[in-house]
Amino acid sequence: MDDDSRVRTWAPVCQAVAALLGPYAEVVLHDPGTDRILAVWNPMSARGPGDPSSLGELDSLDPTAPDVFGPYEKLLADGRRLSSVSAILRDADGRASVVVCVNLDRGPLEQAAAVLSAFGAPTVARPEPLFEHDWSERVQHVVGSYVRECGRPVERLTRADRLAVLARLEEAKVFAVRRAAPVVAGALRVSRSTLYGLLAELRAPNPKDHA
Amino acid sequence: MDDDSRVRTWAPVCQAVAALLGPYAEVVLHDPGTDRILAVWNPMSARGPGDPSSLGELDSLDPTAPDVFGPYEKLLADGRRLSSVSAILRDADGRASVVVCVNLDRGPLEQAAAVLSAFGAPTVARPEPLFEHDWSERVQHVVGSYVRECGRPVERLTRADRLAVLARLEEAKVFAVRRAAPVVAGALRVSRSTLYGLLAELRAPNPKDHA
DNA sequence: GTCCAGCTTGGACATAGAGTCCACGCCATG
DNA sequence: CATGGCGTGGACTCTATGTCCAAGCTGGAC
Repeated sequence: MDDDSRVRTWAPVCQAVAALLGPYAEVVLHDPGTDRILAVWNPMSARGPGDPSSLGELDSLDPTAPDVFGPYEKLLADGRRLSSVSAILRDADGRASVVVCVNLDRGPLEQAAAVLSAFGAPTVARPEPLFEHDWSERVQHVVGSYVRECGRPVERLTRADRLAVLARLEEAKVFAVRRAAPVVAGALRVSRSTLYGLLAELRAPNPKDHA
Repeated sequence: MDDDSRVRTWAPVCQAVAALLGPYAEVVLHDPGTDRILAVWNPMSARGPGDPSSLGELDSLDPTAPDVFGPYEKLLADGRRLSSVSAILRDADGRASVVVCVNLDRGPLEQAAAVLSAFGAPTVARPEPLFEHDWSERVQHVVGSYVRECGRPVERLTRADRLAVLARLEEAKVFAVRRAAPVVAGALRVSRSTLYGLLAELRAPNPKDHA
């Protein structure tokens, strides 16, 4: 992997940054073309060269976007919070050559900060910020909005209508929650079988299932 | 003033504490009888021996009250926040002899904590209002916040810790989504079996199910 | 050191829910 | 009346859920 000329070009600076930030930061070189990892210094996860970058969201082709992103927050599987910066590195012709990403583990810093601010601190209670609403209500809402849009009651919806509603629900990842299928089927006034039929038709990338 | 026998008795420990906590803590000896200051080490305000204690609120005569108060928060005239502990020191007969009060200036500590947690911090907040876009990230967020709160890495969480995290996840209806259990178990660094064990314990209203 | 109690774990197991399949019934249209 | 498309119930498979247990591990008491 190190024989990639781009790696040879950028390795020194990556190595330097990795060395500076000690064991709490990793430096990753991505290939924006194949969307795979070229090299990693100080790896914090098990990723290595050749693994997928999973970094497709930053659009290295958009000429209006800046070349440096962040710092933004990322979450590791074990809950560690990372501060990350990404930069698009270009060759002499201005083409995106590699994407470098520096991930700094904020855990130790925040841990130290917690120790400091907890030092001699009065025992305090913690506020509760997070909550989640009823998902079935959201289903009813989606169906209801569509019915209101086309002015047809639920029982008179056409097949295409139901497909459209299903697309919205699918988009909202409704079927990732348990017991969702029967509820949706009921809300759409169709049987469970039909629901799965529609879903299959919706998810089929190829409508031409001839032979 | 130093000829007071009580001051002679307690001075060494007061001086030692004052020396340990450096310039950011003062130690005050109060006379509960006259409600006046007997001596001050490392004074942070202009108070001195003979000044009124203005500390009448802690009832050194109530035998049911504990002898050690705090840490509680106090505010100085200039706005500095103090963490304070007070202790009633008794003579051989059990009578309240003096009240010692340690006032720790939390300003520098909180300042340092702010510096640490600002290090490499994201300049822009992560967009939060995602509904179901990534529920597993929400799991990681909950776990991560807890880890940050108690300053312990995930692997070293105690059983009670995991129960607390599970309570939050349960509250957030996380287990209503499919495939949540294995993900949570992984995030908590616990086997699926243990996960269900903890959950059962959490949902059991009556832990005393003996005979 | 030993012992013990509680915790964790992997795996076996039972069951519910998810998703598939199919034969039948119900309309439309020709 | 025949036909073809669609919806339906029901049976089926398979994945995921949740329970249970025997064995291993850990930490504290002794």
